[in-house]
Amino acid sequence: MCRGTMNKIEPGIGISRRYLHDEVADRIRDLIRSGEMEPKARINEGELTERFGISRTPLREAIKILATEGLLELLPNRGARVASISDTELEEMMEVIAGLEATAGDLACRTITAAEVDAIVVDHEAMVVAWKAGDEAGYFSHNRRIHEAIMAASRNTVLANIYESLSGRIQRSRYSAHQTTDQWSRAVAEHERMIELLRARDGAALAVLMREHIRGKKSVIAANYGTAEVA
Amino acid sequence: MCRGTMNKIEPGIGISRRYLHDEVADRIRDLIRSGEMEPKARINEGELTERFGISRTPLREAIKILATEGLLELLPNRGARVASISDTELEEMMEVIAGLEATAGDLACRTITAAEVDAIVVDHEAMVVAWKAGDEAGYFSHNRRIHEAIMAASRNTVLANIYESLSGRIQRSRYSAHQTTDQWSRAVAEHERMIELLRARDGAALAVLMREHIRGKKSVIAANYGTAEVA
DNA sequence: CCGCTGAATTTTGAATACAATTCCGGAAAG
DNA sequence: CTTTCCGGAATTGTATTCAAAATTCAGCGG
Repeated sequence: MCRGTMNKIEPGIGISRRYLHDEVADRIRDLIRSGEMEPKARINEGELTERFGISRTPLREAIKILATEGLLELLPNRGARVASISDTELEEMMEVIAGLEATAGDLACRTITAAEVDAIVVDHEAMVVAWKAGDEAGYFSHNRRIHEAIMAASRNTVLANIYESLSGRIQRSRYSAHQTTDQWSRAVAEHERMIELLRARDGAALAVLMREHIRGKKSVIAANYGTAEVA
Repeated sequence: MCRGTMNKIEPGIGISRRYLHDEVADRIRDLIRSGEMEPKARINEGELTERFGISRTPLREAIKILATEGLLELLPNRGARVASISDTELEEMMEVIAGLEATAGDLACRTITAAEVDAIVVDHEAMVVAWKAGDEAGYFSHNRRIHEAIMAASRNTVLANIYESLSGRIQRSRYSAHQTTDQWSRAVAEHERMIELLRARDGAALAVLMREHIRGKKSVIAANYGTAEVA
């Protein structure tokens, strides 16, 4: 059998995987994000244990973890399947994400540095350029970086973790990613106002703006979350 | 109320067949909340399996779930222990909770009914009475009900679940629960303003107020969460 | 007295074994 | 032809076993 337990601490190579179930959970996350396992797909333990070359114990632990994260759902005596997100649940998640980003904006105003604001400005301008060039991937990439920069500037790891977990639950290919010129010009204007408010350190106003900003481009952001994982 | 990972029962089937690991997770949650297992306390698998009369497999699955929720932390090759919350992490959690409540307030303005607002008014008045009578438990109970009512009025289960999970991570007996008269009168005034804004359906303003309201009584709320579990 | 060493014991991580439920296919009845 | 009911196979839930790491503690030397 493939009993060769290999996961010793390998010097120089990334993070030493302490638990088999963590590694398995990561791999299943990738399978879901890459689309190889689609929503509603049943998890077959035998298939995955053979694929990963492990026993059922760590696999089942990984399943429990992913179910707690909301990526899988458990069916009593019938195993688990990839969680599917209903339209209403997606709406709810987007509202929560909007709230988390609003909170991040509010907090970021407390301690963000001028250099960080400048970096956001750079990304914003690059985003505009990408849009004008029709470079959709570049547009989303820079847009994403802006929002991540604000999240990072909040200096709140609890917030960032919840945000990342929620973002990760949004599957890819759920919404098409195109936005109208109206949506785009509004988004750009809002970004510019965000930068102003960051400079002015007006957390309360920024929070309100962020919430509205996310609401204004729900579908676009949903698509962005879905595809950004690959990059 | 012990809420575990809620596995939905298929419609039509009357008997809810629970998972052993869910039951175990609930019991460990209770042990932590009741204070029987204090932060930093190590989890001894042999001890708990004997106590619960089960094998190590479901126990270990429960441990993974609780670790994912943030209630336990895993120590490689050394098992798990009850997670302890540092001061900075508690600060971070309270900011996130403030943001979640702000979001709830914003959303509640969309669909809250007059009857729900009236119920909040009733609780608010009872809360004032309890305070004047020196009934601290009653005060916290009604205060809590008000915030839960707003959360429920948000009609957002994703939001409510995250809120509940975060609240649940705040241990008891971490802060003393007394607040000064100044804090109290301010809280009452804020509650009254909250009711006004709910009636006016002014979500944006309510969000700002909620965030400030929670910030203004961080320690009190932390204590409230900690003790409310018993009731 | 102290700390160090190393073997015995305990405890954890992972694999395997066993038990119970569900799934699936075919035969029989309507 | 459809439905229902059985029985075996497959899959899941739980217990047990095996292996590796950590902990304990007696013996040793400084």
